[in-house]
Amino acid sequence: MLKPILLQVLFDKLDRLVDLGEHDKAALSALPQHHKTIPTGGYIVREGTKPDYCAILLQGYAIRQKLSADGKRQILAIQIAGDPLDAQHMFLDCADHTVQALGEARVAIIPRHALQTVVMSRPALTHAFAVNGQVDASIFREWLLNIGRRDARKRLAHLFCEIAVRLEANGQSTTDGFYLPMSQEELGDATSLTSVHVNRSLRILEDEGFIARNGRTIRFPDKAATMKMAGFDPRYLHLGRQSDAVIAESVQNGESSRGAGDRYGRSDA
Amino acid sequence: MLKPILLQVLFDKLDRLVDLGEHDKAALSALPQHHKTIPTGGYIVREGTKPDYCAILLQGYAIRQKLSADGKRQILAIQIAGDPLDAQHMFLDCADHTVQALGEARVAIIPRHALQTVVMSRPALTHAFAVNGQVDASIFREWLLNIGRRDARKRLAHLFCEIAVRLEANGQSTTDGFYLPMSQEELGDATSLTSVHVNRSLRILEDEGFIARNGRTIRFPDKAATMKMAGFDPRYLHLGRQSDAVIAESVQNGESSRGAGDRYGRSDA
DNA sequence: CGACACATTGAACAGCATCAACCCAGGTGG
DNA sequence: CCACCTGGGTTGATGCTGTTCAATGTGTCG
Repeated sequence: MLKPILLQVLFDKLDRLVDLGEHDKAALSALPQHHKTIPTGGYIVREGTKPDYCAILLQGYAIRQKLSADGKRQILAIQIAGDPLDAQHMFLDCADHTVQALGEARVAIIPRHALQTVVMSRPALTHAFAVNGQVDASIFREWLLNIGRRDARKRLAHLFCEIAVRLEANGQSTTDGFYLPMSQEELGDATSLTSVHVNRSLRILEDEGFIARNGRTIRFPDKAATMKMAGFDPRYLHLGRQSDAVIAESVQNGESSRGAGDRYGRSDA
Repeated sequence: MLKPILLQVLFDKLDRLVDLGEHDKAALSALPQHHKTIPTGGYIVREGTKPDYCAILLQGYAIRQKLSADGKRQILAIQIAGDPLDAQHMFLDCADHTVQALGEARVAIIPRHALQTVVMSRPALTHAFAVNGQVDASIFREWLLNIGRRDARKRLAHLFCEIAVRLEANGQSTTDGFYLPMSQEELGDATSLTSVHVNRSLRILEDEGFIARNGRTIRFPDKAATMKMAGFDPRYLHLGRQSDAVIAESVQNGESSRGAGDRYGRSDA
């Protein structure tokens, strides 16, 4: 299998985050790689192992997940085309969660050590992967808020908003809705709900006009309204380019605050 | 204020994760820094801002938190001495969550740009901060599982286990229990429960002999039993030293799996 | 002492889970 | 070509876990 420029979708994503030079892209493209199709449900990373390769999602979707001791599944994140699926293994010795294809997916497989060498030897790439990792962490944080503090209806709506916005940001345009190959049970595992309650909540969202469904394709009749209802604020996705060298401007001075009113700052609007 | 070797607690932590040389520590120590005491509840990072400094927690505790649109708070993480509190701002332009002192805390304040320059110019430091960031992300993932899939009793027990183990790992020994300056409402915000239910669940844990309380000091009469009950498996903390250059050994081959039985791998025991 | 923050307890309630049908579309095999 | 099977989606009835509201207890501090 030759090496097509099919990491393009990764470049698109990284380029959006930082200013990547042609040499950096060339260095990535020059890495040994092969592309592979993973069937629905196929494993890409298994918890407890240390893969010697890194996978980049080229097409389709993948999920991160963990199981509790009594076998209940929690989906931790949904990855879309362009997302590195196990960049974390450049830094961690053991996978702490599992990654599986959602629907049929296409991935690029790159030897971990080779990728690590290139990424760590090129400042722009080091930076790009660091930013990517921090954005992932920010998404985990928002999911904690979503699952911990929003009701079923808002949780689902928020999830849909996130995916729609991330797809758009990557230029995987979704003017007329987007296809999301998740069963209602999987939606439940992503939102900590049962499939039964997902079903009912989806119906309510639909009846209220916040979403429209056609099979597993989701559309927003009024996207702004849905975002508002779900408390979705895209800031946590850090979509813009993250400036590298920044001039300091704010000043730290000893704030101290407690008491009822302003105990903590505001979050999403 | 002179520059004491008081980043020692940070070195202890990073040293545990990667092999840090004396020059690396010296470079960090040489950074301009000042130390500061933050009162209970004082802000260290505010959501929506871009601080020009990075704070390292030297003593005490801090929490990360977000608020939902309707004002409900979710605590995202608990930070202990040695933890960088906003290393993420080396890579992100805008704070997506807030960090506050839990009890009185002591922090080292380092200009962000200076820290960034040193960290990015020294491979061992680059690696150390990358590992640290990935471990933080792993903890967020486990919290998603905790909040999403465990009942109140296990959630609280799991939280206590995590803090105990992390304190121990950093040599902040806790042979006889540990002090955790969180109100029951704060415990509720960390576990997505109400303070009332936290109160009742704590009593149950105590009656069952899984924990012992003395004010805000927690002890485990039988730590192994508590860990087992909570489904706590410390792997997600990635406590050991994360090897830098690793020889590849496992081989990726096209696994495909679906169907009822083995749809996904196991998580915590 | 009085104020205040927090812990504790009780009673009523609600959101979501559980259990159990039933339906529907698509694929398979006789 | 149809009978059957299977994996979802849908719906109803019922109940539990955790919430809400509210009152009372308790330790600390000015």
